[in-house]
Parts: sequence; C-alpha cells; structure tokens
Amino acid sequence: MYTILICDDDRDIVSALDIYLTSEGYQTVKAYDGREAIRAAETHEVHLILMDIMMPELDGIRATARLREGSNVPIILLTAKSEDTDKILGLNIGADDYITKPFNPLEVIARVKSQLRRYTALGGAEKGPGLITAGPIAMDDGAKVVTVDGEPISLTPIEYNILKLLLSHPGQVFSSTQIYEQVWNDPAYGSENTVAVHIRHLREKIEINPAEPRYLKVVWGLGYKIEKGA
Amino acid sequence: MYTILICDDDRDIVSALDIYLTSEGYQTVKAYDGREAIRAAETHEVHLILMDIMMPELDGIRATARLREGSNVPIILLTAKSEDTDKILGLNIGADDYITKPFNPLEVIARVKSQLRRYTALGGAEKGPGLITAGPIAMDDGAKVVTVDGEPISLTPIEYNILKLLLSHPGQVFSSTQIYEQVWNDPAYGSENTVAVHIRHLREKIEINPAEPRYLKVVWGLGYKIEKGA
DNA sequence: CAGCTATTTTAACATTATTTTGAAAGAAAG
DNA sequence: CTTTCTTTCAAAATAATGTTAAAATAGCTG
Repeated sequence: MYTILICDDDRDIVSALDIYLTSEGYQTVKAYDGREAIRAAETHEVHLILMDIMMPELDGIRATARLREGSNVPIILLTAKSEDTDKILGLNIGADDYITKPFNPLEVIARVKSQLRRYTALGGAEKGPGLITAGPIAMDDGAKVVTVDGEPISLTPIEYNILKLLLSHPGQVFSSTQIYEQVWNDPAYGSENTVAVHIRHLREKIEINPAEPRYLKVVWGLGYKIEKGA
Repeated sequence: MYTILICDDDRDIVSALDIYLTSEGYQTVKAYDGREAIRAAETHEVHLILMDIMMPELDGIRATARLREGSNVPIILLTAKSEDTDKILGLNIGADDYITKPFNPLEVIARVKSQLRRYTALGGAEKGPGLITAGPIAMDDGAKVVTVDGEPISLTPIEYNILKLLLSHPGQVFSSTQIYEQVWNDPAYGSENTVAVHIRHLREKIEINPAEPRYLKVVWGLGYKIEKGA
C-alpha cells in the first residue's frame, strides 16, 4: 500500500486526482500549497508526490528543491501547457518526471506506477546507479554527466533528453515525431527540422566524424537509433 | 484502423474535419449535439472523440463528463473562445487536449495522432514480442531490422512495409492492389507496376537468386505471398 | 533591469536515398 | 500464336535527411 501526496492550489484538481488514485488502490494525502506539502511530507510516510508548479505561498519548484534536501521520494510535477518545460527539462530541480495539463487519467496512473516501480526497485534509499551505457557512451543520470571514451562532454537539456531516450532503448528506432513528443511532451507538427538540428548537434559532440556516425545512426524514412553493440 | 467521433452543431465544421480525417485513413462517426455523441459512443467502437463545447441540447463539457463515467477514450475539445481555456486546463472536465478555432488541419491531425499513440501505448500495455519470422527471414519490428539466415539486410520504408504485410500473414496471397492499398493507405489506381518494382527490389535483397524466388512467390493472376514453411 | 551568453528554433539550401515512371523484354494462359 | 500479365532496367521525380547560418528566446550576471 503506497501513500501519495497530492499538492495543487486548485481543489478540483486535487479531488480529481484523489479519485483516480484511490480507485487504483493508493492512499492519498492532500495539500494546497508548497508549505502544506512540506509539512505533510514530514508527518506522513509518503512514497510519491504529485505537485503543481504554480501555487501561492511556496511554488512547486522551490518546494521540490526543499523536499529533495531531506529525501528522494519520486516527485512528479504538474504543469500547465509547456509553460515551464525548459526549467523542468533542466531537471536541476530534482523532479523525476512531469505531466502537462490537461492530463489523461490513464497517463497519470501509468507515470505514477512507473515511478513507484523504479523507486521501490532501488530499495527506496539509493537512487541506484542510474548509469546507462552503449559502447563508449556512458550516461550517469544521477549526476547528469555524459562521457564518450571516458571524456566528459557537455550537453544542453534537450540534447541530453534525446540521448537519454535513445540510450534507454538501444537498437530501437524512433521517428522524429516520436522523439519530439517524448522529449517536448507536446504534439509534433512541422517540428521535424528542429529534431534534425539537435541530432546534428549531438553528433557533433559524441561522434568523431559527424558525417559518418558510428553510434547515432539514421534508418532511412523511419527514424534514428543508437547502435546496440556499438 | 481507428474510428473517430466528430461532434459539432456546425455541419460545415463536421464535414471539414471529416475530410481531413478520412483522408488520413481514419473512419469517422458524426454527431451534431452532445446527446447524439453519447448515443454514437455507445453504439460504435470509438477510439477518439473530437467535441465542440458550445452545442444545443447537451454542451460539450457535460457530454465529456458523462462519457468519462464509462470510458477513457481520449477526448479533444474544440473551443471558440480562449476564455474557456482555463476551465479545460483545470481538467475537472476529463478532456485530454483542446484545440481552439479556427484550426489548422495539420494541427488537428497532429493532435489526433498524438493522443491515439498515447492512448494505445498506455492501454495496449503488452507490446507483444515484435518479432515476426518465416523460415530464415526474421523481422524485429522495434529495431526495424530484418535478417535473412542471420545476415542483416537494409530495406527502404516501402520495402519494409510490404515485407511486414506479407510476413504477418504467411501463405496468404495479396494482389498488387491489396498491397498498394495496405502499404500506401491510398486507393490504387494504375499503380500495379509500382508494386512489382518494389517486389523485385525485395527479392534482390532477400533471395539468393531473384529469378527463382524461394520465399517471395508469385501466384499467377492473383498476387504474391511468402512461403509458409519456407 | 540592461546587457551578455548560451540555447533553441527557424529558414533556406544541399545532399543523398528512395520512389515512380515508362518502355521493352520475357513468361503464362488460352 | 496472340494476348495478357509480369519482370526488368534505368532515368526522372520526389521525399527525407543533412548542413549552415542567422534570428529568437531564455537564463545569467552585475
């Protein structure tokens, strides 16, 4: 039995989420601003937190940072349409995932389950190695550091997330549209070039010769992938 | 093949949406007020709903709430005023996305696809093995990789899709027309040669001697098939 | 809050792979 | 033996990706 802390200043949203989650068998604790959330997290044993960003008193980003100081429960942020996506993408904040409003009940449940699985699989205490590798490319997702042949390289948030997507599913092909939707969390239309440009930048950083990529390959007409064996 | 329910009291809008969607290969069901929409959703197997907010009899918001009681098909609301946006964002309503009028056909299609992907990805859950084989031919649909006798071969998108169609139904004969319509998702009109050329290319890649195909056989006057036992 | 910097997006263009076309040669059927 | 359907080939058209630079945006720093 897991306990989930729901925090949003809009009471309708809290109660909607409450209904979804209790119907799935979770226990819930409610809070209506960041201050209350922190107090609730101290007094209850909470396994996951759903938190809005825009809130009075103490906003979700600050509250997340504060909570992170003492714990590493998974935190999923709720955001209005792509508003603060970039900040969250940066993830310096310490959130584990985010969902944009308006959201699909199924999606909320799926993400909650996914985070809980990861959290409990790691024993709750440590955030695990969080190390993803493919050949000479290594990504330490805890430290947000990527190395190629041991050399650390610096990536922008978007580049980092694209690489993480590809690296987490080695060999699997993702179309530009899929990449866009996964990374930006928004429907893609006419954004294929944008993805192409970021792919180009990524290649410039991780490949010796970007014109003949060894790892980040294209599958013509279908999409991109990271070579499995490398 | 997905079925989309279009609901708006303005018949011009419904027919415009109908044209966009059917041209993308979706099936449509039409309704002109909330009541009709609910009835239609009960009598058809609907995979996504596009619904106007301002409607006689039963408005889109109430209709959405009603529909949500029994199902979680994705619902995209069509809204005229941006004032309503806040309410929808609030999501108490249960909608998954919204589009403001006047809308861009491309955007409508993009959002519809995006929601369907999300819905089927979450609801479908088990993704199957994604591996199709017939004799020495193996297709990994996730990685988009095809091997013959263990040797990986590279196919173009159209070749890949033709092979996938044939491989998914081993032994079954498909006419050129059927292949064209399945792969191109367009009525075939004088395109029989086109299919023949692609078949030739496929044979060049998967057969030892394309003139005497072992796997990709022709059935005279009827079409092509993949040998079952191989 | 003004100016600076890094990042992201847009746009135009180049390049390359793929798809279509059309015509001619080759098999199968009647 | 003639007709019809299929196969083959290569050139032309199309579409996808790659590249580059500049414009827009966001984030920082003093």
